[in-house]
Amino acid sequence: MSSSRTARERVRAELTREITDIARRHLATEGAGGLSLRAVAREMGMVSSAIYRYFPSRDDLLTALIIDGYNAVGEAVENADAACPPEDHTGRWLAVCHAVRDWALAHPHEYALLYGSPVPGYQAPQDTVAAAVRDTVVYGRIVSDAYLAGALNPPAVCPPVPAPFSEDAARVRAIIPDVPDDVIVRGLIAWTGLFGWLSFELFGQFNNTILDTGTAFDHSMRCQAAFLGLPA
Amino acid sequence: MSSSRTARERVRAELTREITDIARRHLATEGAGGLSLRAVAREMGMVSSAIYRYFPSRDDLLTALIIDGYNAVGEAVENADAACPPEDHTGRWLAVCHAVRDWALAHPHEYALLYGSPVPGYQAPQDTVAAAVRDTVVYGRIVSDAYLAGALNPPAVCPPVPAPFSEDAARVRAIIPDVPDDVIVRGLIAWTGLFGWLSFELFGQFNNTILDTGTAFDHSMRCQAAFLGLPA
DNA sequence: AATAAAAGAGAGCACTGCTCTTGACGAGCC
DNA sequence: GGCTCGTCAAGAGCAGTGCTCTCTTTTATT
Repeated sequence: MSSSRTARERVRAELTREITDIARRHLATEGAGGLSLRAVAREMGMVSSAIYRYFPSRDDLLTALIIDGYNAVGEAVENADAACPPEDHTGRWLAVCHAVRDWALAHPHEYALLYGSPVPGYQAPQDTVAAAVRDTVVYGRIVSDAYLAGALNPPAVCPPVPAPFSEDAARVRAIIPDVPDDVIVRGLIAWTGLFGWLSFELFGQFNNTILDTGTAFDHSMRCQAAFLGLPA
Repeated sequence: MSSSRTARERVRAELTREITDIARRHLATEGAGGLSLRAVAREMGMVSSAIYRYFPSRDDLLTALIIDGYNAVGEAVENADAACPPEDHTGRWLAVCHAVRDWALAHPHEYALLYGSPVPGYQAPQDTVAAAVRDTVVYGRIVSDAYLAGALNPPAVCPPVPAPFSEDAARVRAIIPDVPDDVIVRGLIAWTGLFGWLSFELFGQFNNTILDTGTAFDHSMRCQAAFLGLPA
């Protein structure tokens, strides 16, 4: 019978989940550096060495948390996008911007784990980059949809795209298909601008200068939309 | 005679400097999390407890490194700005962008310490924020100079600045004086875009998609300049 | 029921930041 | 010149960490 084996595997999956849950809670209060396997084990009523049956190292636990985090923000972004009328490209862009900001404000330490400085000595395995692009394809699809619908009218202020960029642009088209190089550049700028803002806001770089961050963020993202060529 | 006392203080200053130098080297190789007081003491041929005569805690050492780092990037930016003709505002903007990028690429771990996730449990003292704005005033002066010279012709695509932003804008004017609210918004966007790009590049968020980062960065910053209204 | 696989328990290693106490050295005062 | 006092290095020690062993217990399969 394989049901007995399934029973064992079920309790294993259960415990694995419990470990990541506790770890995520510790992460939320202490930050990535303060995440301690022993503390997690203690809270589970386990001895520390037993944790290693489930996660061979601290980095593997972090990897699991990172993948979960990318999926969480990806799901939030997907939901926000899906809640908008598909042809309202500007609304979709603003919705996903606010979705990722809301998630980041609700999970600042997880945001730092995903988008902040890489934890020292930790090399992100390939599994994480697959999850990392989940939100990116949503941004890309919005831009792509708008372009294909003829709804993109960017201001003609940028200098011509330099020739050597075309190779990179071709790779980006795997995520934002069917758009010309100059649109890709604007997409990159909006993308880095979005996360640049969030990192500054969450990491305290505004230094009590921007207090009404909600207003400023919303307006900045509207400007980014205008720069992308999305209609007001 | 106070020269004897000065002698004592001189060797103290010397040792303090040696500690920060070694710590900075460790930081460059191991990252902020791997910075160990004991390792620094070992390399100095000192016993670990002696370090605490000079830095009462690990956080105080980090604070010293952070302040040094902000000053280093501030100085690099100042020099790059000063090397340009004052009326070439676009050239000055591009120069400071490349200066901060060059510094970041040369000191990635220090960059992470300054602009990445805050180290857990570490609260930046007020001394650091004073040093942190050193580069910011340079960006601000470039925008301000260009505006006052009438050289700023931003594309009219942004929606009107929302009224609640005016309070924050007034605070920002302490750094970028004499500019209207909409210019401040564009300055903020360019500023967050610059560091958003650098963080993505240094923290590996581009995931081997953008390989010729130098070309892409330069062009992005030219687009930011155009969005700011700086002449091509 | 016997056997093989999986999981928990415990001790231990090398490391960390940090504190406390002890002993030595040197500068200032009488 | 001798004495005192503040500064400094050294050492031991505490509580904590990640991680690796070995040993025992539990569970599932044959």
